[in-house]
Amino acid sequence: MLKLTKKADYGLMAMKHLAEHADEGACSAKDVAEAYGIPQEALAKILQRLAKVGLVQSQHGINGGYTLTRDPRSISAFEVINAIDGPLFITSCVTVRGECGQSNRCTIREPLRKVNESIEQVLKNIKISQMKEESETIEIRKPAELVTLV
Amino acid sequence: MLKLTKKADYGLMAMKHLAEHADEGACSAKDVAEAYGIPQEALAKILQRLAKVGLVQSQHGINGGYTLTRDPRSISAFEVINAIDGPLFITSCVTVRGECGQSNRCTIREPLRKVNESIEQVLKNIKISQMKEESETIEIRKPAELVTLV
DNA sequence: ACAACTACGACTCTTTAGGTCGCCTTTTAT
DNA sequence: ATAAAAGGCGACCTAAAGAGTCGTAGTTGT
Repeated sequence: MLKLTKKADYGLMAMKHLAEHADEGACSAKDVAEAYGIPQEALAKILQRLAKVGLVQSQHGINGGYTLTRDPRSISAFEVINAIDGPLFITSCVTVRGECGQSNRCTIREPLRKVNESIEQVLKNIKISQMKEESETIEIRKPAELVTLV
Repeated sequence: MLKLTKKADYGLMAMKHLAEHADEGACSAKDVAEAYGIPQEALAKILQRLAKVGLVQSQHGINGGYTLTRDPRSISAFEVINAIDGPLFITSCVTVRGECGQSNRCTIREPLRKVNESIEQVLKNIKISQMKEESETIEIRKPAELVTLV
């Protein structure tokens, strides 16, 4: 149903949390998990993935935890989602390794690929720093012109 | 991973097929299934859903099958997907019946809702008649302006 | 060196997408 | 009238992915 996984949700929440608490040093997975009612170990695994791709830095030991490695204004939602859920494809036809299973007769691949690109662009243009609860901070402009006939 | 279900894929393929063969009378589920290598019974169920919401009309008996009820230029990909997969939500936070399970402390709901609306608009602006294999027929315009800061 | 705390990775459980099967109803060609 | 061809509906099965849990290894402060 075209939805993000909970993991991606959690990841975005965690990234936002880290961005907001950057001046207070590292945040442990436990801290973040308790703040939002997320299962602690589940969140830890997500943060580990984010650490693996270099979006956050991990610190062992007492008072350890995670910190952002970059300015939250430069981190897009796409990066986070991609790190957690892997490359996203709107259609099951287009896979990582190439082609459509439907006897290569699938005729909707190309249009949907365009849609996919469009969605990626939307996600790439939303930065962690922009994610606030107030709806006014993000404005979607000219949606009607998004996809047009040539 | 933010992908459409195969059912939705199949549905779009079938709709496109019906649009292209509109002048030849009704197409049976079997015809369409064989044309693209889709399991026949699976496709039949999908076509039944499309018939239920009025996107296609069914005809029993010999030489029966399905026909589009409207001009393919007026049918959007969104309608088809919505009929098959139900309402789509990018985030698992936002459900049909309302609220976020994470103790209502989920802070990314609103920004993601905006993304969701944007995706819906993209899908609403793609019509069945536009779905051709050639990539030139659909142009994504100004993706960089999709989501902007206020 | 020890204890407290954290990250890390393997594993299990649950959900759901995807597909199959069977039986019924409707229509129509003969 | 009848048989064949098509849709209609529901139950069921399977397999994959999502979500969460448990145990282990690694750091750090004292």
